[in-house]
Amino acid sequence: MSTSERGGYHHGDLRAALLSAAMEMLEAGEPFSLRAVARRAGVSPTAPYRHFKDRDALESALAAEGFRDLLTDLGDEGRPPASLSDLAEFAVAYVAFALRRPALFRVMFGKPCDDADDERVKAADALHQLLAAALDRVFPEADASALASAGWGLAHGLACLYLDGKLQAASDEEVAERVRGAFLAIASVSP
Amino acid sequence: MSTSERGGYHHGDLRAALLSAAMEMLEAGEPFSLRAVARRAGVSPTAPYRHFKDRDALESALAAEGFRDLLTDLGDEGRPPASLSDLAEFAVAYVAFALRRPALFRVMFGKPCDDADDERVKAADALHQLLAAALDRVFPEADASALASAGWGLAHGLACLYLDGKLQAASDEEVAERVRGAFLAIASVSP
DNA sequence: TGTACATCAGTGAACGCGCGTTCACTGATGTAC
DNA sequence: TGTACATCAGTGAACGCGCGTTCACTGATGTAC
Repeated sequence: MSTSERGGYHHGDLRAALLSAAMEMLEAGEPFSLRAVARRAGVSPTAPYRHFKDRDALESALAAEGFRDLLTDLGDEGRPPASLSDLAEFAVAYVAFALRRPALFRVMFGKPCDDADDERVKAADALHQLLAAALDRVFPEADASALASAGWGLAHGLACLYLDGKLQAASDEEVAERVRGAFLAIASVSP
Repeated sequence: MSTSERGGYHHGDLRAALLSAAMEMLEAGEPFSLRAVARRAGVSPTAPYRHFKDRDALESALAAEGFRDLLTDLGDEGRPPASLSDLAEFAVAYVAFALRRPALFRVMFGKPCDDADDERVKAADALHQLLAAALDRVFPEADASALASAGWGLAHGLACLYLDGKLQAASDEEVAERVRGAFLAIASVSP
């Protein structure tokens, strides 16, 4: 989409267009760069600088969007989880998200986010709180914080290991089955 | 170290020198590239091609070395783990490794390894088996495979989350304490 | 309602960078006779 | 023991690449009077 095809010098909502172009590229597994995103949005290489301070800012916005999407995915599961197996479905959904949108998942988690003001940090915090609330509801008597870390860690670890091919499964269904299995196996052993 | 400083045209054991140069760079947090590694080893940019097919081959060798080191770290823990809290120490050691050598950890896990012949794949398998054996020893009656995935997933997930700043702690000791806590919290809840 | 002007949101050329990889080469080493 | 020669392990110049970012710019838009 060049200037003339677009029908005007001004774009309208380039910020959103850049974000969705970038998201499409991540989803298509294409390498991500400011220039490539601009190219895809049909705009000069420097146009994005009107909307994002630098490459990192775009990436950060993308990650934040990813966190919101992930949160939605988890929220759509059986509403307030009431049992251990409801929690297992959280893990299943989490891993499914990672496998469905691997490049986005890497952008969300692949690098330290030290910026305290980062939109991304807030989104990640929201995720953590959702998990903590869920675990607290199911196991009110336990140490919610430790348990939330454990649950998140488990889901996240499995996601990474499947994503990176360290654990393998033939299909998405099999992955789901194994994630469930891993989650429930823990509960079956008691000290 | 240039040719003259080295005292000869031939290096002696350039392969090993490249690997250790690369490892030092990873540990120092410097960006990793074939050229940079060659530079650090005091050798021309093309010399590495005598020993590694391409950049990926070097990276793969590095990752394999990392897996062996990690295995050693875990092996040095309380020998054959006999209890749940021994297993928790595995997780603690795993996360400590990741935090101590973050760039190496990323090389080991950051990308899919699909090459079946890869040295790296073998090393990762060895790790998986160590974990499975350990879990089987402690919980002989359980589904060892599912449990091993769970244990690995949990340790790995916590490692990633701390590494990427999604979970935070003030010091290495606090990280260890929280990892232990997460691991043991799970065991304290029974369905 | 028309016009002057400030501001906004793009352009496009150019910069310097480090990268992976190729190529033809040459100095050093080892081996067969 | 000496010498001819093959092979090995380096060199260094060069390639093309895409990147992030800067700069001075210009076309479009909106607002005040």
